Amino acid sequence: MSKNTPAKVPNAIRGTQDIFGADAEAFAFVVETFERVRKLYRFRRVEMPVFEKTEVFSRAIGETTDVVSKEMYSFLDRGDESLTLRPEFTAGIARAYITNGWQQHAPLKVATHGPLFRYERPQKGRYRQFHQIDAEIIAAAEPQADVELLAMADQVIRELGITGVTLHLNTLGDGETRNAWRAALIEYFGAVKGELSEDSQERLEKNPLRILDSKDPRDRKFVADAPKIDAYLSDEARAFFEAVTSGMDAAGVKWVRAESLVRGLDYYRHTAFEFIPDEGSEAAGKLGSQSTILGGGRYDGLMESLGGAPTPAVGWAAGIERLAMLVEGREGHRPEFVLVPIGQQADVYCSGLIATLRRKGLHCDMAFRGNAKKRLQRADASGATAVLLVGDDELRDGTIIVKHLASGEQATRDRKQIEASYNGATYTRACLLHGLGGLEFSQSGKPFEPD
RNA sequence: GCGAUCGUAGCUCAGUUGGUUAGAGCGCCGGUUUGUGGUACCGGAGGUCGCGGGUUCAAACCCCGUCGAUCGCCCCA
Repeated sequence: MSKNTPAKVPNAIRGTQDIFGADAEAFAFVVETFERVRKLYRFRRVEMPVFEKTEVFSRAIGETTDVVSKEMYSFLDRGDESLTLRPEFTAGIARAYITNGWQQHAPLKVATHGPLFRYERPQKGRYRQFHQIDAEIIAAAEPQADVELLAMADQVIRELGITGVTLHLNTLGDGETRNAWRAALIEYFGAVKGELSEDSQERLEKNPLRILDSKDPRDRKFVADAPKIDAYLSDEARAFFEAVTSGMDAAGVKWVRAESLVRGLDYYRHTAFEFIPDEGSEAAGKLGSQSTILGGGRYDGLMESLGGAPTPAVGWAAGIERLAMLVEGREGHRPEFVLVPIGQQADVYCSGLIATLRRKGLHCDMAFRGNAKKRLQRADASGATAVLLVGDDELRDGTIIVKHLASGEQATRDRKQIEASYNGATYTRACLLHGLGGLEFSQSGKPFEPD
């Protein structure tokens, strides 16, 4: 914002975000936690393209869904091919599974994270470029796969320290079940079509299942008596769902049955689930009008719609921004030591010392601007444990001044042990800090003493 | 895509019924003697009041448009 350059500053694209500070720390914390947990569950990392041929999404997700019909960022490339910025991970992963012959690794557990794009009206917790963590188990028809996948989701949320969120679980049955139930719903709601909300009259044509979770009171009075999925479940579908729920109980994951939970995308079969904040909880308040933080289900028919062999699979995705909103405020990392050189000679010396300390694995920064007072101010503002002061006197004497910031205590230390590369982080830290501000270090059970 | 609210310094906001050089707190920069932070005191920079147009002698304030954010619907992570 310079006065001499009145050139217009371009603004960010609507619905995109520049994430910084505490928000960026929370974002990183979500990703790091996910990466750690996915390794515990032995999910393999995959990296996927950010764009695909448009048909990958339109065929996999379903032409009539909102995502495909009005929310995709599609464009023609220079070869006049229609490409689309990924609105979700699953379709692209399914495509990769088929085109790369990953069948040889079946059953395959994969995890990834990154940006997704959806042309929607931005709101709190909802962006045009947003980010998800994602986990899939491909070529596993067993309910144990659903259980493992959900237990992992639960652990990620727990390790993030998020509370007040519950797993809502439902079954959509197998293909036949789903079709029979759908037909029953169309008949039931069709009989009272004129009394339904405008939205639901439209849903009757496009996606009758969605009428079940309409919030409009005109619809709600009919929803209670609508045909229930349970009445249409085949024996196999019922047994499958029971295996999943008893598995959740055994894994110690709390869940509630959500009969009207139907997911928007065409490919879901059997298990469907969402982690949703409890009504009135702190988590619900932080999310604005968004509710689902993690959602997914089983998609046994998806591979076929892309031209692959029938391949059962389950997966979920969670919004990183939404999870980050529920994570307690995260502070940036603090340095342990801030070096404050005073004088040109000291500048050079400290450039060497700080490299040595960092190679040992100590978190260090250097204050190189302003006079000594300014440098101390900056060091203090960084939240460092201690300042290492080096001036002409110290250079001459082969010493270094350590000042413990919280207590204000300081001491003069010999530089040899600190500089020596054969001394590790723990030993070096002890050499610098022992005895200052009440800090005590020990060595083989005895009080610390430098060699 | 529909309905509504809002938009003043880096941040949080004040600005009376339209009236002279638009304010505060925090933050930032500098100073209160030479190599020592956190507290205190002093000083300074920074805004064409989101942008464009209109009404008026006069607009941050009124009107229209536009962009953006937020809330509800829709949908979803």
